[in-house]
Amino acid sequence: MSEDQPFAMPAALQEPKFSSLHASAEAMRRVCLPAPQLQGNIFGSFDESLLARAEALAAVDIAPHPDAAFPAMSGVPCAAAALPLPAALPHPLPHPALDGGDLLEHLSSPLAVGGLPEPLPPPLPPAAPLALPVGPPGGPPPPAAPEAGSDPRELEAFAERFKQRRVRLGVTQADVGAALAALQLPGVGALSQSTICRFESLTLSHNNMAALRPVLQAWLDGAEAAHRDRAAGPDLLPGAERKRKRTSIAAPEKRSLEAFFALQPRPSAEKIAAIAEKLDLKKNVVRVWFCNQRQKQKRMKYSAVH
DNA sequence: ATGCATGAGTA
DNA sequence: ACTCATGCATA
Repeated sequence: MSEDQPFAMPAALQEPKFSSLHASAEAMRRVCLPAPQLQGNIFGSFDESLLARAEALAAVDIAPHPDAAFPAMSGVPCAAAALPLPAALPHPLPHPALDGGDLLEHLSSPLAVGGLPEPLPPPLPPAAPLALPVGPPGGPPPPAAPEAGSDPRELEAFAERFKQRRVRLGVTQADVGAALAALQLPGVGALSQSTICRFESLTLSHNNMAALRPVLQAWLDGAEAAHRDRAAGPDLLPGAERKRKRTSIAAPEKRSLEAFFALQPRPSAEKIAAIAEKLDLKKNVVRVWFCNQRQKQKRMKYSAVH
């Protein structure tokens, strides 16, 4: 009820400079996206098959295996889970009717039998999900981006330097976020600890990193100057407003979702609804989960070759 | 440090 | 309804 945000538009990122960047990125993605999905279900039992398989997968996972001596990636909560190897087909399928049914059987079989010690069979290279600058024969494609704000290398280096110096100043991530508002840069309000943390750990999109860099650079500059001058310190008062609740998805359900995601990163609304019912989750929860998964795949870290 | 969520902008 | 930037709540 009392959810008022002092910064409705906290974006220096929304300025024309970045807007064009966003536009370019989205345009490219659109071009690269061949088709949302294929609707080649011949019998109509596609959904049920998929759902059943994923459920089976999840069930197997929680079922006690007498021979299960390899917990494998059970100790990896999400780092590995965030990289489910999307285009990992066991073998090439010459059929244009690539349906989830088939894919699923191929994929879920090895997994579902899952007691098998190796959930990660082939040394799959980190293939780009979607983004090939190469154009069709006969038509030279336009240059991807005229000016990248800064290349990944530079951003990565800065992020590390930033963290190092921030710590040296004895300032927390939350402090930095709050201090940003004091800078009074045009369109730049405060940021949360989360965002500062993600910047430092490169768990943001490239564009996001590039947009935040000058802002954080500015803060660092001022902070170090202030440190030299021993100027008066700012003030931070811990708020006392906490309410929102976070729904947590249970492990089995999460495994099912991950299984679905590996097959269909962008399920239709109907499919989402079906999944939600099968897993006994709210449709919106499922939808948001898929959105967040997609975002994770687009982060700088791990998303590309180093 | 990260999971689930919101909201603006866009298609 | 999606993407993208961002945040509250929490492990």
